[in-house]
Amino acid sequence: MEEKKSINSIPEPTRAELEILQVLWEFGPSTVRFVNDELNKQREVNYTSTLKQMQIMDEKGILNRDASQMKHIYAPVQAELKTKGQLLDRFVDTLYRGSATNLVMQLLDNDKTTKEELEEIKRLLDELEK
Amino acid sequence: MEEKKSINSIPEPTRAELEILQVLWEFGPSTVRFVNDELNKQREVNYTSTLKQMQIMDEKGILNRDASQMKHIYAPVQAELKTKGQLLDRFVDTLYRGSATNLVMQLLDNDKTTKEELEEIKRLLDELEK
DNA sequence: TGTTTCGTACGAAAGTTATCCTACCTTTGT
DNA sequence: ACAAAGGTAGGATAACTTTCGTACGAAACA
Repeated sequence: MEEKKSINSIPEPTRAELEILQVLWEFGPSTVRFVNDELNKQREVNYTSTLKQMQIMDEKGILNRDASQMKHIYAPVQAELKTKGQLLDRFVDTLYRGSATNLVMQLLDNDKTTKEELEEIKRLLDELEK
Repeated sequence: MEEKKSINSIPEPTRAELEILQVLWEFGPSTVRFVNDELNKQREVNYTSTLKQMQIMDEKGILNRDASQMKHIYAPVQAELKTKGQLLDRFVDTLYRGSATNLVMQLLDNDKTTKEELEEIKRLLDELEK
């Protein structure tokens, strides 16, 4: 018997794990080689480092591995939106006492948020009203 | 000579460090005893654990220590808004490709965001228009 | 004055994260 | 058939995080 996944929910991905997930979400199920090549467009990582990471993520239940071929194919267990939603929840909880409003207020103060983005956000909210 | 703070910016607080910062932001400069008592309202932590954490945070330059009295008084080096702003920036960058709009869209989808909050957010944006 | 209480300092230890070396197997091409 | 290329497996290791035991000094008080 394999003891791998806690039925309910999988652990929060670490920083390095998130990098790998981003690649898989963007390009779909992939080999270690492919993921590693993508990562190396951003920073230097050894192939076996990426391999090890993805093996661990498989053990944790963050990834699924299809080992039927020689080149194993890895895929995220959870959809992008679900995982990011969980991370966002935790972020809002710990930093903004669970108040999305507080977070948005901070965004408005934020230098990096452009006027165009604010307009876009407002438009989104108007859409939602209907 | 003490080598303590990198001139430019202090390191990102870890999870446990953030808990301590929250207490200091809420109640102002405090003793280890006080912070530890607050933490123990949420979870059990040994006094010396909290002490050690805060000493480390002082070394990292996250906290300032006033050791003029016997009971040292610790205070955050950075204001709450600045630190949280930095964390928010990083969050938006890594999860939403730097787009605040994308983050808000996710918030809208989020079960935990109430209708009342959405209204409040919209009102905020209207205010800002002027 | 001595003992109990409350504080800091120091360092050990366990757990987690991240990286990469080495070994070995499978496929491919000569 | 065999060498080269490319794959996985399985530690080893270093850095960081987190927690706490022990030692010891200062203060309060019986």
